Amino acid sequence: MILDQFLKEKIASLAESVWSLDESAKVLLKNHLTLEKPANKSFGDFATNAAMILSKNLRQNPRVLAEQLVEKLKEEDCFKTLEIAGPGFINMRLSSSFWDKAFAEIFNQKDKFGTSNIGQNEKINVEFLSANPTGPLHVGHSRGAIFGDAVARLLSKIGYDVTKEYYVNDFGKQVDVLAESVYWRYEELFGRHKGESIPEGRYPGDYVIPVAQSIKDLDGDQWLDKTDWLEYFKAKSIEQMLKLIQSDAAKLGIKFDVFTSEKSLVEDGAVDKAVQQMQDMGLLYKGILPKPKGEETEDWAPVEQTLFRAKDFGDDGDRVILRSDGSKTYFTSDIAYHVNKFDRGFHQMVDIFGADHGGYVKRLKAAVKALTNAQATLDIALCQVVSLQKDGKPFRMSKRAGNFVLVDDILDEIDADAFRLFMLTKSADSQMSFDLAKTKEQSKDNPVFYIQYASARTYSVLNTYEKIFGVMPTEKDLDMHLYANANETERELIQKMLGLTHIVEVSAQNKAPHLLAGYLYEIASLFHSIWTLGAKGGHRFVDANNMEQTRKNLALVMAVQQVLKNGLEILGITAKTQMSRELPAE
RNA sequence: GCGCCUGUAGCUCAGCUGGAUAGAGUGUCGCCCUCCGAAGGCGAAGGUCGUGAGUUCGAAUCUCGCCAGGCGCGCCA
Repeated sequence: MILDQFLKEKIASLAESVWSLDESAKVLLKNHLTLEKPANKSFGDFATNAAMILSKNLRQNPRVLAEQLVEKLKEEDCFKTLEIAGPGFINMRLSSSFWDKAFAEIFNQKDKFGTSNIGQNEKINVEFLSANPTGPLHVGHSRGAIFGDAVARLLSKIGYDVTKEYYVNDFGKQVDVLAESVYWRYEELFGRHKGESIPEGRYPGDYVIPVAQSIKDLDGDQWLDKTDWLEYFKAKSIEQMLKLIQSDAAKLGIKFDVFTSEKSLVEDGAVDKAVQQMQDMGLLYKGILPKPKGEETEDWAPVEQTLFRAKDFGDDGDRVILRSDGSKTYFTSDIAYHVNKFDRGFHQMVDIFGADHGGYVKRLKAAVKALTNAQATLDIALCQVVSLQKDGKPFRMSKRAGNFVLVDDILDEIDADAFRLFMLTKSADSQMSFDLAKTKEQSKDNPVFYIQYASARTYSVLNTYEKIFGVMPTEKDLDMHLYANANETERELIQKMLGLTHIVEVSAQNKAPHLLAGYLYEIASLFHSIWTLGAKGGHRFVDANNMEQTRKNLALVMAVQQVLKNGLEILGITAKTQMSRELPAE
């Protein structure tokens, strides 16, 4: 049973019967009915707007309608009090026994608590990260990577059959540059380029050197003074870069189900096939693009090319599919790639892009719509940039310059779980700044540890129990009928914990893991509050002289533990059972 | 010029897709450790929700116009 849903359905069905609603009113009710926690606790556990949204449709004063509905609701035994307030809100308080029953669900479902089946096991493809295989991951990649992974986890928790996918851009010019850089380093290993630094335009980073070394180890000097090394070096370099990226991703807790190579799509003819398909569907024509607005471009020339009618499908303009010389663009293979996903049975796709690719969104959506006859939906979420700072000063990243900060470097300083949580605490739409120095602090300035601390404290209670009684408490030692005697904060905590499923759904559907992160923070906060009561009024979780209360307290503690664990797990974070004992450096 | 994103407390950000008195953290100022971990808790102060209209019982939230910042507007990937 999902609490919110249960009550909402109950209210909706009673409303329908009491007012014998017509179809349009039912739709109105379905779309706008809310069940929410009132801002002011004294109003009750929940409030609904049912009477207000229907007042226009039924041509009746909302307060009168509310009275009629309340009469009907009174017949249900789950409500303790029902009141009409303000313009027509119905405030309700649920009976303690109903809360207890709902609370017990946490223990019935355990690790599954928080999941639902909105997705109905439908296949959905989440593509993210997809960094060019030309170097290790840096901070700039990490936000999208962590965000994408969290979105994928969220979707699977609400019942989708999720595939996490990485698109490997192993076909463009940048991998040529990579191979050239490796070759230069390879020559260097044989004593060439003495006193020179790597030429402008190549990748200067040190990560290139081990690749060159491995080729030297394997093949010796056989590629020196040759001309046909490019393809071989490319293949070797990409292979090793992908390994590097995968290992970096793994350190962030990210594992992909599928890697799809752009090169292989081209070589298998998938791209040609997609072009042919577009041709057959009448989506292409020969034409000349207008001169681009905005910045002056010098190399623009009015040449005739093969264009896709993207404008007919919601894009701002038509897009090049084949250049005047017949070669394909990056967009062309990306279209083929999305058709490929569709052919693999994904009718729902999610792409996670960096904000700098925002201009690409419309054309890709247009292409998917056109080529699948609107059978597939493509949802693209943008991640805003992380501006990196160090001690408050901006820190520029440039892959070409080689002075970027690697994920690896960061993980030397900060725990991967903490890094993930930090990235997920803020909305993907916000341009966040990431201060290395500050994140390193791990002091109370850093909110990341707050949730983990709450988790650790729940384990600490159980350890205390063990110290006193010699065994860890099990479910038999718990009393789940605690609502009636609970204090205000405890009731708030119980109510909030039961909202996990709802939050997970909302976070998943909005692709907003930060909502879940914020929720967990609130759970932690309430628990910390209760914890500290012990210092004031003698509130002890474990009290050998009051076993009746202890059994209730343990139920609460273990529920908190379960909720934090489940919630953190969705964000890809392991709940801590104990904090490290290192004190923060002064 | 056009498109997307953002603008909420001194600072960093939430605000559950229209609800009642707008919230946290941090910073400032007070309290609370003979105590299951004080990496914590309690309280005070701090707001014309960028701005002007509109939609309605009701707007930080939806619509439109301005203002400011970020990103993008090739046949690059």
